[in-house]
Amino acid sequence: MANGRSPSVKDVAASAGVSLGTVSNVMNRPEVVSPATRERVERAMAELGFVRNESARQLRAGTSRTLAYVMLDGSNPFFHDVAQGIELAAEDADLSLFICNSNGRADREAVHLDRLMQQRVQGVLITPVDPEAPHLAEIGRRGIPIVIVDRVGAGGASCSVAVDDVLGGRIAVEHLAEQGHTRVAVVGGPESIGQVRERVEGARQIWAELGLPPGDLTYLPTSALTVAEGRSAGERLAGIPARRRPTAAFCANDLLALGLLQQGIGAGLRVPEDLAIVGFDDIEFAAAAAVPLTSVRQPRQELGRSAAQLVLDEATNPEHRHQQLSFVPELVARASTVARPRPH
Amino acid sequence: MANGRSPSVKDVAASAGVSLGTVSNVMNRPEVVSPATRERVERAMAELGFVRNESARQLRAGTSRTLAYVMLDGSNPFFHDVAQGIELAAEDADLSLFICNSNGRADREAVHLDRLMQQRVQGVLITPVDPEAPHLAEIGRRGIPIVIVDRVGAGGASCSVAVDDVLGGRIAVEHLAEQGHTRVAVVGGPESIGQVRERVEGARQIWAELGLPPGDLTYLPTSALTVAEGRSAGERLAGIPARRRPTAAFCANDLLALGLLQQGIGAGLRVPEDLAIVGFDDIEFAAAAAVPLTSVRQPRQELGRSAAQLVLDEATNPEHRHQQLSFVPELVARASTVARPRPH
DNA sequence: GGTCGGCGTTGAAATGTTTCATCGGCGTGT
DNA sequence: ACACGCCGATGAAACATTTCAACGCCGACC
Repeated sequence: MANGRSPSVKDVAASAGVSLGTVSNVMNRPEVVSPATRERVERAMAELGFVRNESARQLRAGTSRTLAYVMLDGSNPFFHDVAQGIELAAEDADLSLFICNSNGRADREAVHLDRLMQQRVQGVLITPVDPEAPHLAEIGRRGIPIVIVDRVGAGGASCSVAVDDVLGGRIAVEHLAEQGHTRVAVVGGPESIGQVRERVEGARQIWAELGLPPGDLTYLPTSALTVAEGRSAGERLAGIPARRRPTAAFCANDLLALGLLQQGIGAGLRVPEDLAIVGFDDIEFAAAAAVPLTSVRQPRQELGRSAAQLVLDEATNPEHRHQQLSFVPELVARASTVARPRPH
Repeated sequence: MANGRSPSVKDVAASAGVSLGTVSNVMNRPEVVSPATRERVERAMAELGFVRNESARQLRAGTSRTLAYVMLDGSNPFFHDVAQGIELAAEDADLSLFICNSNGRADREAVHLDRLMQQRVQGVLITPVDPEAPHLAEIGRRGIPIVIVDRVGAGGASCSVAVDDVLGGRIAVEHLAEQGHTRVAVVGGPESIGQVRERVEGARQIWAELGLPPGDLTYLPTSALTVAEGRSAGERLAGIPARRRPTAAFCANDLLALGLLQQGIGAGLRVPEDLAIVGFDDIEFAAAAAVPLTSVRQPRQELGRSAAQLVLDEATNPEHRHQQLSFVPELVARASTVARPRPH
């Protein structure tokens, strides 16, 4: 039965007593083949357990049926939500999605991109380590559609989908100021990450515009956007003398915020009374924290979905124009900044 | 410059003044070609920006350079940790990893598997909706190595890697009993998920063995393993009259536990004094919860890594024997069950 | 000086699918 | 009765790579 290799179109053709062109027609344009033979062919396929060889199809067609998403940090649920959005769009277009993870390392990213080029994927979506990196431009030069996700690309040379991170930083800190905080910590890093730079920048902007003294906005740098780094930042925060210590913190993402929250509560702080916290991204775990986290929401799935649509447009529409989509972030206020009436 | 299609081996051969067989040799067995010509070919490749066409390679070679992981629930970080483990092993073997997500739906799973067969992937790792489903056996029958992850396959027909879920349920509830709890809730569902069935089963087993009355082990069914369902279970728990209400809960996974924890704290319960909670999986967010969560740890990455090794063995080793790997889960006790001395 | 062996290179075959020009047969209209 | 047109099926070419038997050349050995 199993003679080792799987049956090919030729085998099906022989078994059904037709030419192999006809078998191909049954698969690709069933309407041109008469119902009788079509059924005969289909039966033969089922009998032999025929499975179309995608490499051969792709070789001849010159184009694959896959998109790829290279994400920046697989341990951050935010990127999985983005990926989910992409997947939905890919599904609609009947494409497969290849998910890679650079883990923030440029060399891994380059390896992935190289492989994807070899696979001749239809398009690449990427949240890059560095949007200016030469291997990104390389992809575009090869004629493979590429869309930068959650960053804006270099000089409009490609499409991109992002939220306005500066604005996000502004609304976060503005919210804290509205709650009456006059000493605020900004937690985030490393500064090599563009998103971090811009969110911090937004915080500084609005702080200045509100006329608050720059010295009262404390920057606490971190070496990564992780829960552990959030905890560590919390310890540093606790080390500041009480009278100068910030009463609120804006974290560059939710993982940091969760770590900070955990450390604070563990140290006996009341949140938000002793320390108010704002995160960024609004991942699902933000709302699920024991003190639900106020966060700057990014439309995570929508980000992915529209990025996928852009890449598909570039792949199929000859008069495609590159565009930079920018979504507006939105503050979701929860208990970590807004004290609720306490049950007394 | 860009004449539309990317350069092929033939173009490189012409440019370097050698035959196309030689170019292939430069790529696949550099040692047989003389250093001089090799360098000439390599220069030509770089000049033309040659990128090997993977479909053609694959068509001729008959085998691809990719593994695939079909995960059960993309919104559960547990599976991403498993995927990470697989990715590490794949990287070592110089393979790409295709990540798919069935989202718990058998039809999506079947679609993914079909596509993967078309791609002639080297092997499939899967956490199936139903390990008995016919489309799983189909893969194996085609000669594609397949490994069941986090479940045991049907009748030893394929390799599998899992933890002993029954044992996990036992140690969780045993731990609660040791803490002096005599009324315990078991939270989880739907029962169509095998992991849930076994964890609950383990809980019941140990409860009986400890000689505790079956009526004091309350089963709270949920419709999914999500944070939201955990909250909802918390509300139902709160609705039980205080004198019969369980003082501890064992949740079938950490997402449920986090939801339950959040709901409990929001309702003013002290954890663990009023309600102790044990989760399952020990995802990173478990330790990061405001009250760090006691959980039954699965070796997440290790699960993925060894599954990948099994699939590779099946793919390359002719005398491969199917095996069912079973890891031992381990209780990680944290503050959600063990009260720490309170700062007074 | 002729033969042998080995190294480096060659060219053709093979992989499985799609596409497209072509062909055969049949019905219709004149 | 003949030509025309149409529908359905055919078979060969093309896609880019790998593999392998064969070949030419050179030095060494007898």
